[in-house]
Amino acid sequence: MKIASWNVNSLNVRLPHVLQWLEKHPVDVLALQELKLDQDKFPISAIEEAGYHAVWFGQKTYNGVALLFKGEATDVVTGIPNYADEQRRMIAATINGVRIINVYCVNGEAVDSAKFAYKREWFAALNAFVAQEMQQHEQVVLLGDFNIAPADLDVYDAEKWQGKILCSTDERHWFQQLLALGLHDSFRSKRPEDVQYTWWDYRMNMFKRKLGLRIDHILVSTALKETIVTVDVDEIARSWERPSDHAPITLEVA
DNA sequence: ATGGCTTCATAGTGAAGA
Repeated sequence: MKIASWNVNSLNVRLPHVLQWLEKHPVDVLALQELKLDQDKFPISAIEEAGYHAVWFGQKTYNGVALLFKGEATDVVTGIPNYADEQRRMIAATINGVRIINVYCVNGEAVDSAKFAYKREWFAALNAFVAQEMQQHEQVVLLGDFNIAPADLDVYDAEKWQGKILCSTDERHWFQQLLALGLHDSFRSKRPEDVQYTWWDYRMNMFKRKLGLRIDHILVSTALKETIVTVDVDEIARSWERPSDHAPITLEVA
């Protein structure tokens, strides 16, 4: 089974990219973040023509998440339960017996900002939800854009980013708290030493200069960790014309 | 450089992303 995640930074702009990518990478599940389109504007026809079903939680201008899949999705949850959130950042479903939780985590802007307080509160709510899900499901995948680089190895210039948004001690602690629920960073557990980024700033030719951050992740429960075959970031999609600033990441489990 | 680039939005000395 292949499960992928991609922050597309507007599905309106990136639909051709998504369709082209799926043609080359016919994964079983593709989790999308930052749709930036309203619930009734989701391009379901084009996605069905490509051979996929979908569930989505869309929002005008910002946020928005979706799951594209070949099988069947049950027990769909949109938005973190018991957490009032104006921003649509989470969709979960059970697909092929695997509980898939797709998240577009809060950016946070700067560590002293009001948005950082929202990020803190949002991660606490996510943690409580995932803890519940872990009790009900053996095979759990928590994936998406976490907006956290877990370690200095995941940052092109750790000294410059030290304590900054995406790299602060608080954020890394929230990431560890998710792992403490019994999840594993699939990329890092499979490739402990590799320098591999998933996001490169549009500005200053950061992609061409190979200067990025690893902030998109696929976390898996212990039962799934044992069956990991590969974890790959597709930098080719980042090199396409008018690309998203994030690259897709794909997990294959036996 | 509180920058850069890209998106969506509006027509802003823009807002937000990461």
